[in-house]
This record gives sequence, structure tokens and C-alpha cells, in this order.
Amino acid sequence: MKDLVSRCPIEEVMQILSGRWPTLLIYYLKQGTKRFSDLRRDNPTISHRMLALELRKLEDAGIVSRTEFGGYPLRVEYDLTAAGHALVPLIDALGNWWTSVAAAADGEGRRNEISVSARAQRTSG
Amino acid sequence: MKDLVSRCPIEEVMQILSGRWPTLLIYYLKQGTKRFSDLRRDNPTISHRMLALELRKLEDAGIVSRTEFGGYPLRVEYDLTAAGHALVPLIDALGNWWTSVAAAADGEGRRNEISVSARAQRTSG
DNA sequence: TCCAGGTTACAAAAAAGTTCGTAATTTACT
DNA sequence: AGTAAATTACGAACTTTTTTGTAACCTGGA
Repeated sequence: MKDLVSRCPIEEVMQILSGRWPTLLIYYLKQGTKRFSDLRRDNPTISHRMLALELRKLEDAGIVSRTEFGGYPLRVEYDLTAAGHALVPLIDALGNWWTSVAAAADGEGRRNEISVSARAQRTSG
Repeated sequence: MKDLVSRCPIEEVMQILSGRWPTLLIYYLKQGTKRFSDLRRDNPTISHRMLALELRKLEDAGIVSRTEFGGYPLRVEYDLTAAGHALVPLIDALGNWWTSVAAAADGEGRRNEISVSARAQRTSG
């Protein structure tokens, strides 16, 4: 998703939030200040490089703040900015929406079984 | 973003909505019924393969419904489902959030200029 | 030599784009 | 009337682009 195809703010947000890591990092950061190594521990599947890259992206977007404390070993702290905190409920709303969609889909015996399992099958097949 | 790293609904939604196309297609579909070729015309930069793939993904997720009318040339209509329509305001909220973040960032002369231009520079460089 | 936090170069994987083929019917031309 | 090309919504194969991962290097003091 290199460039934007429109000047639409929605496309711009999605460019930032797309992918596995942004929402996950925001989720952990909303718990409070975290350091680089904390975030790696919280989420061992992200690579060192990806974490650095994603943090930088979120910082550029104004969602995360980075505070560097001099000295060695270098210490850096990450926090959500005010904008970042404002984003949290919006993301939660998406999660809730999906939860209700999945629940409803399980109820209605419909030809295309929705929910996680349906997509998992297709992906793994 | 092949597999999920958690069972978190947020990660699941993001797997569906990530990328350039899902929100864009939802945006066009909220205007009403569209056919495959309509969607291509609305958005000439998407390839027919991607369009087919994304529509299938949204259909599996229960966001889009696909109605096939027999005969040749085959005619197929796409619509947002009820769940899809419920999703629209949530996506809009993200867009509004970003708009306000960008506006605020322009105001505060801060060392990391946020907003579109900052990211555009980094991307193009 | 290790710490923490990062960057860089290179390689692997995944996603996206391109092209070709399919079907039955319609239109366009000779 | 007969042939060619367009239509429509894809699927499959192949190629290119983008993203992600791996591993190594860097800082400079204890």
C-alpha cells in the first residue's frame, strides 16, 4: 500500500493503522508508558526491526510520543499522545462491532458461514 | 499479515479492513447497489483481480452481499449488508479523528510535523 | 562483553498487478 | 447470413512490487 489513491482522510488513517502491529501496539501502550524492550516482551512475535519501524510510523502520525533519556544504556519511553488516547475508543468500537457481527453470523445458518473459522479455512486452504 | 497472533477481535477486524481497498469499496457501496464493473469504474486503480479478491473477503466477513443473476453476460450485484452499514459510521469516525489530529498538528509547531505531507515526504524519499 | 535502542544490508515471503482464458449473448460490419 | 469483437464477472498462472524477517553492526560506560 505504497501511495494513496485519494485525498480521503479515511484512506490516510487506514494507511497508518493497516497491518497487524499498529492496533496491537496501541493496545499495549494504552496501559501506560512502555519501553522498547517492554513492547517486545508484550508481543514476542514482532521482530525488532518491525517494532522500530511501526513505532516510528505511529510517532510520525502523532499517535505515539517518544521520550529519550540520555545515558547508557540508552533509555527510551513510549506513550500514547492525547490523539492516540482519543483513537482507542474508536478502535474498540471496531472490535465490538466485529464481535457482534460474528455472534449474529453464528446464529443465522447462512450459506457463507462468516466468523473467524470461515476465514481461517479459506486462508489455510 | 497471514495469520493472527491473538484471538483479539480488534486484530480480526484489522485483518479484514487493512489495506487500501476495503474501506474504499465500503465507501462506494454505501451509496447503494453496485456491479463489478461499476466498482471498477468508480475506482480505476484497482485491478480486477484485487477487486474480486477484496469483494470475496468482504463477503466472507459478512460486510458485503453478492447477488448473482443468471444468464449471459453474467450479472452480479454487490451491496452492503446490515453489518456493513453499521460499520460505516465507525470508519467515518476514524476519518474524522484523523482530520482533527492533522488539524491540531498543523497548529502546534512541533518537531515532528505530522499530517499528510510529513508522511508523504518520508514515503517518497 | 553486555546493556538498550536502533540502523543497515540482504533474503524470504506476501501482496498486488498483468495477462490469458472462459461462458453465452449482443452489436457491428461485410 | 457469417465472422469478428465486445460484454461481464471472474479463475489461474505468471511477474513485479512491497513488506517483513534475519542477522550483523553501532553507541559508550560499567
